[in-house]
Amino acid sequence: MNIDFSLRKQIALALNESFGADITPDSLSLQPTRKEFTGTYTFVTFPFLKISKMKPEETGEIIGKYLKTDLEIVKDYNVVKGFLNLQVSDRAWIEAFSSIIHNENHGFRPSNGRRIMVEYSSPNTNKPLHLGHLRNNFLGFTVSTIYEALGYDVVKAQIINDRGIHICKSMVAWIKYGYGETPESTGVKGDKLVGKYYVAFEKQFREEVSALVNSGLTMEEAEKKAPIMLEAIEMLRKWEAREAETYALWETMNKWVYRGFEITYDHMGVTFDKLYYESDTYLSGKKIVQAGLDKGVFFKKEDGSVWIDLSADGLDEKLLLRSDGTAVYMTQDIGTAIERFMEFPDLEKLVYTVGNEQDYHFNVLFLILKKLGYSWADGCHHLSYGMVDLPSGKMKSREGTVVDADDLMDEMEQTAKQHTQDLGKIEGFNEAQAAKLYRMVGLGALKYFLLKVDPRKRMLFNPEESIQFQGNTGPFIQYTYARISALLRRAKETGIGLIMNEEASPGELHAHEREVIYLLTQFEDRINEAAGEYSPAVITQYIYDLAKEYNKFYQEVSIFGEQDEAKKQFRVSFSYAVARTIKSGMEFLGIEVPERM
RNA sequence: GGUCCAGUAGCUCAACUGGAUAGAGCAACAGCCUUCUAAGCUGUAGGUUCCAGGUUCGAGUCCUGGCUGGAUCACCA
Repeated sequence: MNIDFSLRKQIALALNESFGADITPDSLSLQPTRKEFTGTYTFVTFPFLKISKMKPEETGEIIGKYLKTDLEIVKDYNVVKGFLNLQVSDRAWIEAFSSIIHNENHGFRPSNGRRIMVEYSSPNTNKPLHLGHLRNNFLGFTVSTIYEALGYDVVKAQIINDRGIHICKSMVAWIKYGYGETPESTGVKGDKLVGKYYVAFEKQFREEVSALVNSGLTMEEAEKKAPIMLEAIEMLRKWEAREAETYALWETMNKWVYRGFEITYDHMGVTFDKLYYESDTYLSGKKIVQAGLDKGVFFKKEDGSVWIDLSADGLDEKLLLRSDGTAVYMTQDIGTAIERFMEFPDLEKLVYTVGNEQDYHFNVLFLILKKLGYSWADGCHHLSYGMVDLPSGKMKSREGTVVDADDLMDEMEQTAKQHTQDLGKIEGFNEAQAAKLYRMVGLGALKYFLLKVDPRKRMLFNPEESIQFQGNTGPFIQYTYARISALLRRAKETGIGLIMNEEASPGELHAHEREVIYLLTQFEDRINEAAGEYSPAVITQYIYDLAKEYNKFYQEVSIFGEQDEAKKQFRVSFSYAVARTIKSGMEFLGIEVPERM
């Protein structure tokens, strides 16, 4: 039974019968009643005064009376100005709860046979992953699991930026200063080792540039003429010519990086179904240029370069092929998008999880695809997210202010360990169990912290203040789950089942119980909302509200002290439903929940 | 300069897509552990929602114009 829908259906009937309107339930919406008023659902009558031709109070009164008389689930109503507040009967709440508790898959829909692809992570291979990548990965992964919960077949993908000048820089520096170092010989994680040489390159490069500037060159000239940069450019040329030695080194160093990344991804708990490598795809899209020219969508300039004019759409001219015939980033993205839709013809959406610094790029990309006549272009979506800033501003690798992903995850676990030990919470845990808990809590805090903010907004991370464990945090939710788990263990010991009988009648509900059931009935709507907005923050907010409300109940209402067996049974069952929902929601976020903490 | 995004309590964030007196957490202060885990709960204090207009029964939310911060506009990726 869907209370929300039943109410809207009846309201539509009331409007139609009382005022001769022609309104469908779907066009109506209910909102939660503000807590200073009595009721759960509120219907705003202001928009319907034109139809009723009455005062707001009278209109609300008529609808309210209609509902109360004809609908069992409406216990009572009250009207304040244009707001009709509806109270739902406990019987209806219990029925609604019953259908939730008996649905093992509450929140998960069966497969719908539809397919989407979500691309995320997509790192460069010249340096380790950092805090920004964490936000990217957690966002992309979470959006994927949310769509999976809705029944979609989700292809989790990343395109690894394994070629280009950046990796050549690391290669040049490794040759010059590496003395044959390898991850094995140094014990350094592969991505860290390669990153070290990238930094070495930049250092040498800066020194050369400033020397050249001192000798009279402009900055621009100096950056082009610095000897080490010339070496990197030469390296790239050799790579493109597939010169054997260069290619072998490139493969070796990338392999180091991948092994390092694997460890990091594994720690993060994110996975991929499909890996694309830029070295395989960087030439794709060149073919499409001719097609675009034939269609008259693109045009060629005298020097042979190919462009598209988007000024009519409020954008600029955009280059698609250089005069020397080589492709640019945009060309490549056009090509790979087309290839993906060829690979998966039933793909309904293609979601790119990429920072908002590339908003313009994706506007242009999608627009070009549309102009080229691909109807699926409408299914492309840029999941654009804001940067993670430090109190000092942007993270700068050159200034050494980058927050490393591995380090941060380790620190979070250390902090979790500290907190747990301070609180003396691990009685009876063996070492492995304790380690597992620290990891759950530390990572949970980190993931929750990064996901609770609306993706579009930039967010601040203050390493000094470190991530909280109280209040609106991952550990708070985990803690709520652990407490309920303790209750459920006790219930099992005393022989109380977790799932109450259909006919069970706990009698009058506590206000907190009603509120929690209301939230439980909202779960699927919120999942839909999160998917539609590509916003895991909708889920974090929901679970937080649920946990918070449950904790109020926990504080005020005794379960095992309850004499009435039906009530006791209901409360156990009710707690179980909350735990299950918390667990599901956290699962979307990639956060595990502990049975004890 | 053009375009896009953001601006809400001291700090970090919400506000169900235009609804009631803008809510949480952190930090501060005051309470609650002999009773299911105090990583919890309750209370106090904290606001000209950047500014100025407009639209309407109603605006943090929509429109216009400013201000501030960020991004972007390369034959870079």
